[in-house]
Amino acid sequence: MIDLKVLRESPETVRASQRARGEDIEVVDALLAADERRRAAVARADSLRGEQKSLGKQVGKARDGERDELLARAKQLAADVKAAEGEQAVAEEALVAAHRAVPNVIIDGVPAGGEQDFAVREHVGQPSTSDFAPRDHLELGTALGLLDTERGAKVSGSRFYFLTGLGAQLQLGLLQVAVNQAVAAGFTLMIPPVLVRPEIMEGTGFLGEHATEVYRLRDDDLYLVGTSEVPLAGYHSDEILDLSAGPRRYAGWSSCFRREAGSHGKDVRGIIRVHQFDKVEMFTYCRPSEAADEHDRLLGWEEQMLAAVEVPYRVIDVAAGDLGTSAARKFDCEAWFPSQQAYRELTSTSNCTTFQARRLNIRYRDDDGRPRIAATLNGTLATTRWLVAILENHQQADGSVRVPEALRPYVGGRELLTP
RNA sequence: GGAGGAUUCGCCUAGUGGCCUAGGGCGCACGAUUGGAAAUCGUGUUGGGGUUGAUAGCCCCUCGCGGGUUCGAAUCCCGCAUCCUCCGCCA
Repeated sequence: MIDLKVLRESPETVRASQRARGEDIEVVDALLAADERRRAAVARADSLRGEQKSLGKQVGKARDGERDELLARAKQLAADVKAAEGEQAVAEEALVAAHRAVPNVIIDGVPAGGEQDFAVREHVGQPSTSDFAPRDHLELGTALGLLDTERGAKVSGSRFYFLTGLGAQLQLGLLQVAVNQAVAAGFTLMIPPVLVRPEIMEGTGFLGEHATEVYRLRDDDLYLVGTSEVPLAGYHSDEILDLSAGPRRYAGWSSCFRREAGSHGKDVRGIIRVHQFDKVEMFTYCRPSEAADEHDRLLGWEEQMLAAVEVPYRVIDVAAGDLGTSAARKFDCEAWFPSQQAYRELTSTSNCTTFQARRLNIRYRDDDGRPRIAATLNGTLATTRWLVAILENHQQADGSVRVPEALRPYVGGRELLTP
């Protein structure tokens, strides 16, 4: 939810953000009106309640003669209060609905437009110019005995897979490298629950436009998380944090579950787009004033991981229309996929400013001692999809795969994976 | 799955329809006292919302959450959540 004070003071900022996202501007004025209505309703109910309160006290002290008259007035007032409170409840509900309809206000500098309108910040590394036709990760991985998608489909359906033998070891190694790096950087490692309550899923903003992406357990009223961002954001919900020592950083290790509804036919080969994968995710709580710097740091840690697996990539500043509800800015690192001759997302770091924290009621105590809404950010350190980039970029002409140095300890010291 | 108990201002606790504008203790903060400290004394100490130029003042809400009864609810009634104990079931 956006800050209503910002909205009241400069509605034009919010309208400009909506324009850049290519979204409806009407919702901004609807929100302004709903805010106005709610405040009027609250003021009315408050003053009636105040009257009722003082009258109620007089009834208690009244002598018999006055009592009946006072009681009659109090009864009328009680009815008035009830009506005013009803109106207040209606106005509040309408405000929440209007509030939810407005996505986060983008940060200055975010490129306007849709998926294609990203700005490239930098390129790192060179796509290899080998003289053989690159195999794709499925062919490589299957031949090397690292993964098995056929049996994944037999057991669980399409977009499921087994990581087998050294493939499983390679993933564990990758995630372990990410964990080690995060812990060295001061993150607290967390293994979170992957089933969460509706209000937590709602609070992180995933039940809006992404609702069809989320697995839901109807019998238990729980949701399977698509990323550990969800439980990590919920971790401090309804709390007032001490952020005086700087940002609080958590690294979440979890399996992630996504329905991938509406992506039929996209990335159906291999393990690029799957229903279940593993991930190490960074999550930061900080003061809003620190959020932009923290965003750069998260990007830096992602790039450090990408350097460790030695794949070429580019960094993009994602366009406003492709940001999602909660993010005010998002940087993606896209690795080169030789089989596709294209850059594909490996990491994504979002600055959600106070948007997510406002919904989840996550605050911190400011220098003046008053509670303020915190900022939240998240970013990817490693996922199953990274195996795709590793296999494809490090493949040799004979179908073997060179193991990046950082991962060798996790595959028995092997420099090369061979059939 | 069944039975019982609990949930009050950071912590402990008092409170069975109007005197609760929620009392006391601990902790914490500030001040007094002191050469400095301990002890002691004093003051303050949940959070949200509205009004406002204001982090002043005033007003409303907040006793786990949501309803209800009543002129009036921490207190009575109903539902829910969480925690604890015991029984059963599963491992």
